[in-house]
Amino acid sequence: MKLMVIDGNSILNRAYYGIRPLTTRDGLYTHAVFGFLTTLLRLEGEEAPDAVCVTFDVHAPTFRHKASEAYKATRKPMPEELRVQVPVLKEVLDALNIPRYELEGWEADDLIGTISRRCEAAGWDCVVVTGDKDSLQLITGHTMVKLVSTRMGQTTTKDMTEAAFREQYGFAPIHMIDLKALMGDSSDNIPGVPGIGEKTAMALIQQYGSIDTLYAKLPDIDAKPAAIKKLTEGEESARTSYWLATIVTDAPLDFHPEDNLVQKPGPDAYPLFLKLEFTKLIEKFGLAPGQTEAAERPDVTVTVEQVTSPDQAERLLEQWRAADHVSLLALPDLTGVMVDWETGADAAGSAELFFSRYQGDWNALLGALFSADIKKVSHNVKDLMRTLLENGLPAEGFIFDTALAAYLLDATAGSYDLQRLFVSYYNAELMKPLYLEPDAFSPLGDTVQAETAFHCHTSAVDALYETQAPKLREKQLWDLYETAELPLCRVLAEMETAGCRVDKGALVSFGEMLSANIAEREKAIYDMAGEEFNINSPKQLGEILFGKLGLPHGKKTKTGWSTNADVLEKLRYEAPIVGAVLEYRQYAKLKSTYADGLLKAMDPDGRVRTSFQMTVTATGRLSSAEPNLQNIPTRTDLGSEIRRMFIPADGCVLVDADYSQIELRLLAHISGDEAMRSAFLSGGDFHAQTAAKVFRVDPADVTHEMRRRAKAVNFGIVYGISAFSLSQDIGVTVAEAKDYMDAYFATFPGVRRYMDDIVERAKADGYVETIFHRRRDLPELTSSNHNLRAFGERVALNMPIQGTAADIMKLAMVAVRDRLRQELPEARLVLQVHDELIVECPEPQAETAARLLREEMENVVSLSVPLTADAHWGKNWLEAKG
DNA sequence: GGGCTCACG
DNA sequence: ACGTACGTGAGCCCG
Repeated sequence: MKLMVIDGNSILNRAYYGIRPLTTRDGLYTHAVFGFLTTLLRLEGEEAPDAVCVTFDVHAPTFRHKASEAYKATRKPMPEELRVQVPVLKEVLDALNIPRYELEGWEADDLIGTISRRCEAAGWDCVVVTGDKDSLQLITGHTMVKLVSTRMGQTTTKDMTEAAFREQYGFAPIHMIDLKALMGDSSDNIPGVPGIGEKTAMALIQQYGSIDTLYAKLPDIDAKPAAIKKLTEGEESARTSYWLATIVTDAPLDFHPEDNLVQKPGPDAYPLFLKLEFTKLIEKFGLAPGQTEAAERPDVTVTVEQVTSPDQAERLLEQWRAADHVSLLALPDLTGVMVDWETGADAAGSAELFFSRYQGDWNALLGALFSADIKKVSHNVKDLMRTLLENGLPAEGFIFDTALAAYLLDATAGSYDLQRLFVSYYNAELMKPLYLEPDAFSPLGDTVQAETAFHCHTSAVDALYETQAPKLREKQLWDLYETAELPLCRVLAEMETAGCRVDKGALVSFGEMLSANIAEREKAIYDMAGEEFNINSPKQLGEILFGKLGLPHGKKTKTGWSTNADVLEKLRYEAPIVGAVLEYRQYAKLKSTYADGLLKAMDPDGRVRTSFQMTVTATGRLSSAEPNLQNIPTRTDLGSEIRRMFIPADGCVLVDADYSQIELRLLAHISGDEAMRSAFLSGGDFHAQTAAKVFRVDPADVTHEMRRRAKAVNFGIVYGISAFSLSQDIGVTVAEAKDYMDAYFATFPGVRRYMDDIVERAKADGYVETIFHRRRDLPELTSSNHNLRAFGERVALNMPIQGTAADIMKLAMVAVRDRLRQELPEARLVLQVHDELIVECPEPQAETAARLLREEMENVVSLSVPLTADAHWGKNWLEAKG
């Protein structure tokens, strides 16, 4: 039999420093616990122990503290973000039915020592898991130590058996104590012998075995006179250190190996993992819903009426029209819908509609259900609307989206699936509905489908609606919700459905041209390298450039030397291979991501349809995926050729309108800086004006380089710049960059004031918000980790600006869409790229559409500086950029 | 699946 | 002492 005992504090600590911080939507730090569990899984896999337990230190003085003055002054306190995770880990272990041990007055080491000896006494083997080398003294023929270390974010373990220890140290494990008695341990404040370091101590123990033998033979030992002197003077310290370093193996712990046999996780594990957002671990730990006791679950038992006849449907439709609202979920292919509603005080119902069972006109039923006269609450409304529109159905009457509401209430939660929202809002697991009338379902395929699809019951949607609506009002988010987010669902659904036409032939031949260039560069690179290798592998490329060819390397990454464009650009003239690699990369990127990528994403009708994600970004922006149409190249001539492949339908043009410097205008508005405001009020080239002021020259004398640098400072300010990063960006010294920033703040003192104020306010409030009250929580600001805190401060500066721009664009989109419908019904929005909107319309309407876009975009909000938009049109996206 | 690189605003 | 700009998504490599 084999027992694995884990040093809880040690492994948690290692996980904490090894993993990027991570919080749940409630701001609870969880990454150390996550790392601990990952390690646990791996070790269980490696060792397959029969029993597992975990020990913890107790926050109380131990017998060592009481006996030694020096020992009292040990260890710095745990960082706050780690400390809060200790109780979380304990809760998780309890839920997983993994026993844990702690004992006041004893350190985890002593408990581990005791446990290992009890195991041996019972004839068991013991595996000690820790990062602490102290434990090596416990190694015997039956006790092995797995030393865990975290280097560069990688957790590795080393199996220290008796043989492995002897090989590495050259003496028996128990003499680890003697070694520490001599060399001490600064992390534990074990003094050792002053002046004796690791090398001397090792040599002495290897030769004499123990400090007893060593001191018995003093002064006639084989060592330098100075060392002998130190040893003589330090004997008392050595003896004390020996005692401090000795792990107790008979602590008064109630422990029996057989009590720790591996058990199945308890019923609390699944909901707890959901709450902690450890979804990736749920399967690995073999957790599943339904392990919760029935009594503990919230009541989601409903009476389900299955709708089969048109008469029945008509009766229900009447009830739904009369209801305040219905809550609804639909299968992605619209073959089934579940509807929940309340008609009066008590009367409520739930109905499942299935295409396969409905004996009337299914499309007519859906048409009635999705008309404006039935007020609907749902989850991910935009996606449902897209499906409806694609099927030629109405998509009206949606009054609430629980996913969108959850996003507005916490934009950094990461995921908004119904199941998890339910857990985090109600701290209770959402069960699949219990059917009171089981006979209503015959065991057909669609019943199984229903159970899966409606696993998250519509009652959860309704519950969330009731909870979220008041919260939105409380946080002043209702207005944004009602005027921007919810109406935007329809706008985006229409845009996604419309898609954007792509010139297939042009894309194919562009791809062929790229292929030829790639092959050419590839051959040249192999020639210059003197061998073939995978140019796409940064590792192999680094080995060639910095190893074989001996080029000077720049910054390093976690895995090796960086080979990114910044680094290579500096080496361009060191060796011709570098330029070839840079060109290869450019062509390869265009080919794989854009030429091939867009062709793959093309629908049979020659259009690409992206999915605009509404609940992804922390700032309120949209994102675009599958394919991403918000990162189509524009910065290089070759790349922007891709934009030439985005074309309008026959007889149409693309009209492109973009906000001019919206973020800087918002900085001027929000900070109220007079100089910046007047620069925008006067019109003209803002970056050039900034350059004139910062470099104190006449506006006429601003050079191209001065303007470039001023522009970089302008952007940097919006991101919460540091002098170092600015210097990197514009290629000047840090001192020069600092001068620029000082001059900038002298020019725009209000901006400096804003930066100070917003950080201070964010620290007081724990969040920042846009002028429309979109909010981002900032738990990072209270971190004891300097880098994390600095990150929080930069976010505090940036989010109100980027977020307000996003709010404005969303409002503009709703306004543009409504006016287009009224005035230019043949025109339609097709793309949004953060500060840019693209409309497809019949050619003769181009000018009207451009004017409409500008008017709506510029007038959607009134600021203390003008908000301007430029609009152009053409026969492809590149031309339309003007 | 995470890391690197690179495309966009 | 330490690391170094905000927000995204996709393709590729590698363990």
